Amino acid sequence: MTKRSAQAPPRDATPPRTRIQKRNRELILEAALEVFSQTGYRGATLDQIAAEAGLSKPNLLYYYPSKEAIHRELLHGLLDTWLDPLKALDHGGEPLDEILEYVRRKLQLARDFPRESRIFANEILQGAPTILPDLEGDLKTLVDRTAQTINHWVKADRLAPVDPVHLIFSIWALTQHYADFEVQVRAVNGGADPFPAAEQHLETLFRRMLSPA
Amino acid sequence: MTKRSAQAPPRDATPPRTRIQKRNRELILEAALEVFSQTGYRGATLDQIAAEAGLSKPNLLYYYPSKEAIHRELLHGLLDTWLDPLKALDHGGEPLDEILEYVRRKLQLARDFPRESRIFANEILQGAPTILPDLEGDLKTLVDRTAQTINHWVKADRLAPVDPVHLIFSIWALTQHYADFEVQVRAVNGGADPFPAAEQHLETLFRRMLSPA
DNA sequence: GTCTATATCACGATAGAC
DNA sequence: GTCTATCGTGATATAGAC
Repeated sequence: MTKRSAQAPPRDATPPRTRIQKRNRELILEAALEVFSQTGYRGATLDQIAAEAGLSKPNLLYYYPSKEAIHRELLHGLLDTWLDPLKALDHGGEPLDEILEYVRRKLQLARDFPRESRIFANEILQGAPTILPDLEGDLKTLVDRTAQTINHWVKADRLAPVDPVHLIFSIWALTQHYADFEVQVRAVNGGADPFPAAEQHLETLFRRMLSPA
Repeated sequence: MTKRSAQAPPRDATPPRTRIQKRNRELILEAALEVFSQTGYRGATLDQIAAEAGLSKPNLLYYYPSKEAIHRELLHGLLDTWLDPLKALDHGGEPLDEILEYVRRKLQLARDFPRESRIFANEILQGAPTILPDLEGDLKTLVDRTAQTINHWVKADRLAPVDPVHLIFSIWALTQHYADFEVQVRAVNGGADPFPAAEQHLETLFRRMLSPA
């Protein structure tokens, strides 16, 4: 494979029909999540995924037509979960509370689903060959909508002046850092669990940054 | 290759003797930087690196004994450059200015050397198989020292109370995000250059967060 | 020092029996 | 649906001529 983006027929697997199919597809996706998140798309092998899923390699390829198909379905399934917290932001709520709650949810995701976070990080790092259209589409739409809300809050003096899009970038960066760079965080932290202090730290940070004058 | 960490003799290349050797080694490292940063360690091939360096593949392997040796030397060479801004922090300076200057330098690195940032991100994401010792050693030492200074600043009321280590994490996360997740940033940003606004945004953020009461 | 040619092997994917 | 066996490709690394 020279370029993942320049390929002929990106055909997904057919939808599951029986319960066994459903179960095995789930087993495969769970195994793929584990393996892809550790070594990235290129580093992962079908052998590893098959072993992790408790299936033989050909059997795995009976359920999904190719390695790329597994990866694609995994990413798209994850995208929703990943964007949910932003969708849950209540545009009619109390501004600072809404944002702090969003930060809290994102940090929880980083703590509870680090593998998901790392798969995304890997995908973006390589230039998002699979989900770039989703980033330019759904994600951009969602961010633009949220940015409008934040701008309204600022204009109504309910939030300190801030660039709304870069505020969202900041929330992503600060929370996902604890999942994606966990090894570094723990190395510097002496191996201790960083999340309790991180939660406190981020709440302080955003409070000071965003409390209206 | 199943595990990069479980290998027998990690022997580096011999030091360069002639000017030609020096020049070719530099060519190779520059090419490796380009290729590794795009597709990660596993995704990169010696063919690509050789082509990028303008050398034949066997010739490339005359200068470095293996793909891993190239990667290792590249990472270690980068580590210094990457930590310099933190070392440059003046413990006797004006606290807020010093930190803002550090943020500015890190953001400049993200803008001017995104390939270096992405190679690090890739390495950490995969569990830092090559540079974990450096993280637990030099990096931790440097962070601990800086944290002490920040704590002194806080105790002298020259800086708002803050968890010093998580402050450093925050600076890393917020600046490197613009290099490592550039594709996502640009997708959401409509393709525009995010750096001018980012610089303004981060200065505001850290000013509000850290200005003493 | 640099090249052509090639050994060797791992990986993705397929064939075909059951 | 699941397995064993295997094909074809592409990648790292080496041999050996020049």
